[in-house]
Amino acid sequence: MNTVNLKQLAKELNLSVSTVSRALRDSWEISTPTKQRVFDLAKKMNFQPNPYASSLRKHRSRTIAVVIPEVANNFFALAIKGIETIAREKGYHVLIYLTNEDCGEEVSVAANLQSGRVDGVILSLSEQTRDVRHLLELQQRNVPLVFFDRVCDSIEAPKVVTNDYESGFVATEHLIKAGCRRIAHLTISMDLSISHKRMKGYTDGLLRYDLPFDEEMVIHCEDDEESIYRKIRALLSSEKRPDGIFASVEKLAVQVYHVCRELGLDIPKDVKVLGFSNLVTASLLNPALTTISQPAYEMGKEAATILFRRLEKKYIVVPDDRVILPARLEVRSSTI
Amino acid sequence: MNTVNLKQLAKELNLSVSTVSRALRDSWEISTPTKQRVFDLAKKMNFQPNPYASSLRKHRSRTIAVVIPEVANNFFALAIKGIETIAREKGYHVLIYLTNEDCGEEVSVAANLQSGRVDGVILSLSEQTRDVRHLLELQQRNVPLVFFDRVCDSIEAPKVVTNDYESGFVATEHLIKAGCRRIAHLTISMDLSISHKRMKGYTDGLLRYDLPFDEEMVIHCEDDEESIYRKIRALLSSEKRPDGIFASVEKLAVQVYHVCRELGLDIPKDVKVLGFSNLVTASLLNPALTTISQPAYEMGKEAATILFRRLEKKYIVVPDDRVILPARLEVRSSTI
DNA sequence: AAGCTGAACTACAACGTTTTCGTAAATAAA
DNA sequence: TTTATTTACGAAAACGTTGTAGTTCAGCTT
Repeated sequence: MNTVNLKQLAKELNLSVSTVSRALRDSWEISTPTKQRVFDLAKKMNFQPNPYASSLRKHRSRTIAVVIPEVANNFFALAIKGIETIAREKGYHVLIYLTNEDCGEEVSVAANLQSGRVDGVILSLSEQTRDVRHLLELQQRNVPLVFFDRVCDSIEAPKVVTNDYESGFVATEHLIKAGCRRIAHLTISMDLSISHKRMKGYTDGLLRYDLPFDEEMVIHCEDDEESIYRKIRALLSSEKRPDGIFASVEKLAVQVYHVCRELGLDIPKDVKVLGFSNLVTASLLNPALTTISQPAYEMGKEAATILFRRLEKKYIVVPDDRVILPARLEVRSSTI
Repeated sequence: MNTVNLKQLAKELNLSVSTVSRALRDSWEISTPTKQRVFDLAKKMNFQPNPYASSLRKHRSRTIAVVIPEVANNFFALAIKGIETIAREKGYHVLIYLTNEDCGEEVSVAANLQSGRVDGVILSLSEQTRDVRHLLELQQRNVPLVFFDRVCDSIEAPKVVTNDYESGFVATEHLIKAGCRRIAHLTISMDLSISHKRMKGYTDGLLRYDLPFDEEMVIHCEDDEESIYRKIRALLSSEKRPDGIFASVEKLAVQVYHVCRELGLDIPKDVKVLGFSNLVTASLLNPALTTISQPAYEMGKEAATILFRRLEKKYIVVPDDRVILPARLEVRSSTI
């Protein structure tokens, strides 16, 4: 592969390897004319220092890992963009690992990251993850960890989240004010803290407006697309059909649209729909979807900023600080 | 960071470092009982070999780079997913770099990748890229390169694309058969080979059905969202307004929807719309968008497969082979 | 003139693996 | 019995960079 190294530069310049190395790092120990000679030749030969030699020597890789459940999803895609932006600024490299919502894959990725390959990890839990020993082990190996969105409350680490409880409450309240009396809540894994919080916002919303909580109105959608579809279809075909739906993640809202279309249900007349979502096309849907949209890009940037602050040890980082960025309710025709 | 290494294992087991290394790699030179002892201790101490030491020694990093213009876009997100899937299978790691459609960033990424950091690169050109010297240099350094979607015809390297010419033709033909007589083509940078091909399909489609080609009906949208919006708005407000629109990329189709909504134009009555797109919500839009959808996931997988075939040198890879995966026309209400 | 200072460099070890080249002992072949 | 081969291991040299600890020599002090 690459073959121009310090030794070659040194030989060419009649200098020692150490001098060349130091010159390139602009050390004060090297005279200006020598530095210039070194710079010039390095440029001419297009010298790129071997990052692996450097990492080995310095015990720092200038590389971080981003571990997320999926990427074909606007939320995570924007978060990556935020992370990559900050990483680029700081001169770091970004490794990406997709768990596909599978805890087993998350475990194997975490095990692999114990090798010192990365200086830090930014992670969003997979839907299936219950046991978090693999993440604790990572911490024991002193690999700094920052969570975002799907955080793990039982681990002491910085977390970047949205105001999930409030958003759940606001969403429910909005549906109630729009006239809904029987609101279903579609949620993913109850092992995730964000699910709990959004759900608590939902139940508190009902409570606040004296609506009864009905167990049957909470649908857990943890499985494959097919069975999620069936569950939603069952819900919307039932006699006690809800008149409002609060979907805690984007894909569930999308499925609701598909089911309504198939059952000939009119949104918002028959059922009002609202969902957490970062769809760029939310306003173009038929009807336009009311969303709770999260500041995904900013969350990514924030998570990365916190991680780098820790890596560069410029500030003492509170080990458990939690940054809460507000999500926004965007009212559109699906709830009017 | 990580601190358990071969030396420690060796000392603990009263063996030499070389023996431990060999045992872990299951070498025939080591006796079975010794291997077992080594395996057991390695497992117990949760030994993870330092990847950088290994990379340095072996001149292979088991890491590839994916360089793409953006990620918040279903096409590229799915492609990444495909690439990551194959990379995982092969035990490779994936570095991600976003150029944000900026040629300068592409150049600086390419320069950085000359360091030997990666064993290979999968790349999709930025919209702005004209000069490709940075990629040629990468090849000169023997970094294997595979293009996908936005390929560079002037560089000899494997390419994974869709049948862009045919798709452009089919799209145009479909609009014509739907009754359009004045079809506009919205395109991005004319420096990209895919743009040319889609455009050629468009002009040949017009020719085939004896429709005149009108320069004014080709809108080049290479700038920021704001000015793209203005251009499309101008097009649709003009007296000689088209009755059909063929958008060569997703974001342009989305903008057309926004403009039509604002101008009170009815899709498909006033103007029919069709676009290259991988939107999951295409069928839920108002009206549902007719798309040419590319097999993004498969393209990612294919690009990765070709790259690994080359890296593992199992087969002699044709340096310039081109894999063409067909895109699909999905007819929906925006063109009926 | 001897000793000191500092500027500008060099030598060498280290980082953790892998690999090449040995070599001692055990076994097989002559 | 002697020689050849095999088995199972070890020593040491890489890989390319960086950090520590010198070294050299000019210029200065006393």
